[in-house]
Amino acid sequence: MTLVKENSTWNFNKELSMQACPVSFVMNKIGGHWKPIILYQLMSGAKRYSELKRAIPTITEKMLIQHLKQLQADGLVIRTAEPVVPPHVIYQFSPRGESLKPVLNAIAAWGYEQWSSDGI
Amino acid sequence: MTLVKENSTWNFNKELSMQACPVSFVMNKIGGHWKPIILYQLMSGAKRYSELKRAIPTITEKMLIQHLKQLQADGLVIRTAEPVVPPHVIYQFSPRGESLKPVLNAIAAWGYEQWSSDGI
DNA sequence: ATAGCTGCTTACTTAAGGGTAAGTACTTGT
DNA sequence: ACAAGTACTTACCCTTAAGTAAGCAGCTAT
Repeated sequence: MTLVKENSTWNFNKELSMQACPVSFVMNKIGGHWKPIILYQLMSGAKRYSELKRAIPTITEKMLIQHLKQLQADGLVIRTAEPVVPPHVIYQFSPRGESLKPVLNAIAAWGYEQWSSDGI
Repeated sequence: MTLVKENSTWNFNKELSMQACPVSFVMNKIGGHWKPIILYQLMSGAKRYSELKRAIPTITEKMLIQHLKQLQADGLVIRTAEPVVPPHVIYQFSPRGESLKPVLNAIAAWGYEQWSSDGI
């Protein structure tokens, strides 16, 4: 995983923000370019790695696996691997991830509204 | 403002995502490192530039003004300047920004919940 | 007259995130 | 023997976001 300089100003600010602003805290878990897209896909149910890849054609394998791992580390998704060949791995929301669904739906609903009311 | 290469892969993907995923669309408006923090401050009412600066001690003026401008451009905040010396400029939610409040509250609520249930 | 307040702007540097492309392990189908 | 499928991993580079530091305009209080 990308290594991060422990004492960079940026890291310091990030920590501070996460402690001071609950919205920042959440953005750190579900924000960024790819996480919303992955989470959105998982909202319709468990998916295997290759399904996600196909569902999000523009994502690279590196990004997909990197963010899945992060979501796992944050306790939002669960990875289940069946020891068969070829491998069969599924990703799905954990209970904590499930509790995010209403939030994601609220976000998406606002997005749809704005989107239709002013074009892209 | 920062100029952006029109045809970069990243830009292309970003456009695609915003069209395909409503959550991404919203993240592009309110995500990133500083926007959530600024929006959170504005939720408690109109603030002048210097108040925001003091309320968010670790933000640089460059970041503050840059994101305020972006939020303005996205129609989420309104800037009002009184032509006095020293200048007096206030920033507040537009009606569209107001409509975001429930969403931000939902996000914050989830954040608080998670935060208390597993430490930072 | 000089420092201070306010709300910015600019030029430059660094750090983080993302993209490209290749490789790995292990088995089934041909 | 070799291609194909699955789920990754790795090394390297480029783009974008953020940080640093300085300056400006215009008035006011010392």
